[in-house]
Amino acid sequence: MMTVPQTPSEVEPDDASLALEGFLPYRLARASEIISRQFATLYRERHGMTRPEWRTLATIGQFNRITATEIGAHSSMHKTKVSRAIRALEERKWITRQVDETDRRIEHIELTRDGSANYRDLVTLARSYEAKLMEMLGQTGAEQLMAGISAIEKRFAAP
Amino acid sequence: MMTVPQTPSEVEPDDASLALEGFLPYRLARASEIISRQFATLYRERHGMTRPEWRTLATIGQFNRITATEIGAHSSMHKTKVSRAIRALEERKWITRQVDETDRRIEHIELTRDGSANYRDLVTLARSYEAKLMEMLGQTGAEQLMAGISAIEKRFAAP
DNA sequence: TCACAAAAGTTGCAATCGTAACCATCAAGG
DNA sequence: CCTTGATGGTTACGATTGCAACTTTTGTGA
Repeated sequence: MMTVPQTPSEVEPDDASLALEGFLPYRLARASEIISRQFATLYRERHGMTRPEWRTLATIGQFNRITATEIGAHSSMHKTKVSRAIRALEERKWITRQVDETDRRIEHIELTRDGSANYRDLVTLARSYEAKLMEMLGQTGAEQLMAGISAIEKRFAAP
Repeated sequence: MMTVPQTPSEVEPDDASLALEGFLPYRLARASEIISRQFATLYRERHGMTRPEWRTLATIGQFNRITATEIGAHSSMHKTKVSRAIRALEERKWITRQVDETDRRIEHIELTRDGSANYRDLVTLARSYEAKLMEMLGQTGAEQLMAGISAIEKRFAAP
């Protein structure tokens, strides 16, 4: 049987091997994976949405009127992912596009009445999940996690 | 031009919309993505390895002798991912398999001399990346991040 | 005004992934 | 034994992804 150390500093006694479970990038990826999956289960069961669709909808709802490129920048998604998510949302009739009058390369995207209602519903879902999550992590744990993430965000502005 | 808010802490003013950049699951996913990509670039450029292959190799090297199922459990990867990674490592002649004598469903996996050398090299790479990362995050930032991740690990034992 | 580079968005294609089905083997019970 | 269920590992297949190439439109400088 083997113990699973929690802090990488106390791990890796010898020099020849590395404990994966103590390796920060792995731990971070794993934690993110757990949380993302949990939350994804919620909006997938509720609305059959994918992760890119959720992010896209969240961004459109946040800005009311926005272009595809801006969505990508704001939600850290590649052009193609955004493009496909937008098409999916359009097929659900949750959004509409309007070609810009002065620059016809650009499309302005807005929520339909239907999309707006679903967006509000998803916001509620997101808030309640976040609250539950923070409660599980505890005041201290949640604050430490957010501070740690902030440190990453601060150092790595543009991925 | 587009504005991308960077400080999530002072976000979410109203109730009707949600600031994606302040939403914990999103922030966590984004942070993890940044770090994972950075580190992946290193071992991909150095050895042309994929993420599943890196994780698999790291696990084998950590335990010396291990089965595919155990690799999956220890590195949070699905059976199929492990199976494919093992095959890839075997084709590189970095590992060998030995069918268990008493239970012929099981295969024991070990590093070859070549695999062992590359493993040690990758361990060095991993350690130096982790050190650089922690330095960038600062003593406090790194500690907070690890404590936050620990909180998640503690609540969600088995994903 | 014309050629050329850059930007917005889409599409084709190859690689990766996850689910489910599958094969082989073993353990337990009748 | 012989069936049945579980386990270790692989494969088939459809879905998702990322990259590069593409179309359309705009800006710019000769």
